[in-house]
Amino acid sequence: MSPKVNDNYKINKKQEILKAARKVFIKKGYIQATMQDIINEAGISRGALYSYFNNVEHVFEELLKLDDEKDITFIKIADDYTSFWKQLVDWIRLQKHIISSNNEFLLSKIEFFLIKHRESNKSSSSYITERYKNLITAITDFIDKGTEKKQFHPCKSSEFIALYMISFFDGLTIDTFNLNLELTRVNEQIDILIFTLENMLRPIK
Amino acid sequence: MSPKVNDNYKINKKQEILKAARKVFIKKGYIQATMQDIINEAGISRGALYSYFNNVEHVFEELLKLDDEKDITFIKIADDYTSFWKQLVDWIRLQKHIISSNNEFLLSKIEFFLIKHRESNKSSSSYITERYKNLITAITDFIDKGTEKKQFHPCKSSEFIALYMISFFDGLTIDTFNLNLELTRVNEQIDILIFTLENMLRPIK
DNA sequence: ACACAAATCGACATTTGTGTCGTTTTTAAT
DNA sequence: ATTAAAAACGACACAAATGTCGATTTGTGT
Repeated sequence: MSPKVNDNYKINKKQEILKAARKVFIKKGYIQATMQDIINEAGISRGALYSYFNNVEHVFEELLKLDDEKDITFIKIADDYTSFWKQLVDWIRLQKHIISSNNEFLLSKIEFFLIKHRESNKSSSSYITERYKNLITAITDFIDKGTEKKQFHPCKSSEFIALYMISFFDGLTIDTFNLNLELTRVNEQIDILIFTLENMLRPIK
Repeated sequence: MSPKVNDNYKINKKQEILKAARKVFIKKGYIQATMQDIINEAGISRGALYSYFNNVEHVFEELLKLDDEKDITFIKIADDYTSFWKQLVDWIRLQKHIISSNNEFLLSKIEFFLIKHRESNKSSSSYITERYKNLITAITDFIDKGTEKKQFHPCKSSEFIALYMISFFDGLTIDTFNLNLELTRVNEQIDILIFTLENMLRPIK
């Protein structure tokens, strides 16, 4: 007559399920993935899964949260660097790596945003919008700080440069996927992005 | 005892159905759209619809073909212009208009490509890939011709500049949709694209 | 006006996935 | 060992959409 399992049991189980779910999303994408798939992949019963998550959307959002935490971690590391330009280039190369390696989950995210946005009938600031805004703010702040420290001399507004970067990355992600671009093409396009950023930010060398 | 309707009857009817289908895709997106939706929107019966199209995918592909014909129009206009730079800028501004206007249909295309690509298990040159290649070729050829006529002095390969442009547009399309960007933001980002292209192509003035 | 094939209709059987819920198993405290 | 709640199980009823097919309507040549 007492709680049955120890405290972390459910937490661990949840992580296991999420791990399996991620595999499913990578394999089938967000739209095609079903609860049944997750049940099979995780090797649990229908009832068990539903006691942790209400539906596919719920599962996916939990995975999103995990990834968001990683992003926040990156931003914290940011303060350590001395050269802003070098740091920016490093970050871009990191994105390149994400795009050209395990990018199939990124695609699921795009699917998810597409669907969710249409559902939330043009309504105001949704979860998705908030996520975007956070990223925009992070990049904008970074550029502003670099400018303040006289390391950048931008000829365009920092916010628009941030938006421009994000657009480019989103597009590159989709096109890389659709075209099955070899790594070299991604590399070259990233080089072009860096070239254009150098023209806009005019960093000290 | 002879064919019942005149020759254009079926052609017209097909157009009507496609018109209704387009509305459905704009409203619900490719993934959420069903044959039932098209039946309702077109005000016809299940049997009638199926006598023209086998499934949603089929309907969508027919719509794509219509749009492709419009794209070809752009390429033909090309020869008339004298200033290559001006022509390029004009074309870009046209894309801006497409992105920021009520063209939710573009989003359906992105959904469609996402799904289709995953289905065609990394297989070789699909219809989608062909479409992309055509666009890349068109832009690349244009830049090369401009370079040949000494109107451009590019510092990056024309092919990569083309890929870069396409990535940017695809990303801007998605982000504009997801963020409900006001027109001004799109304008500013397009300006940045033009700025960066000027740096890369170095056109005569 | 008749005949007949083409065009349209819509009921139906199927498929696929959902979320629920009564049953069974597991676990830890007594 | 016993017990009782927590956790896992999986059968089931339901929903939504699909593609088919026999029945019905429509329109044109004779």
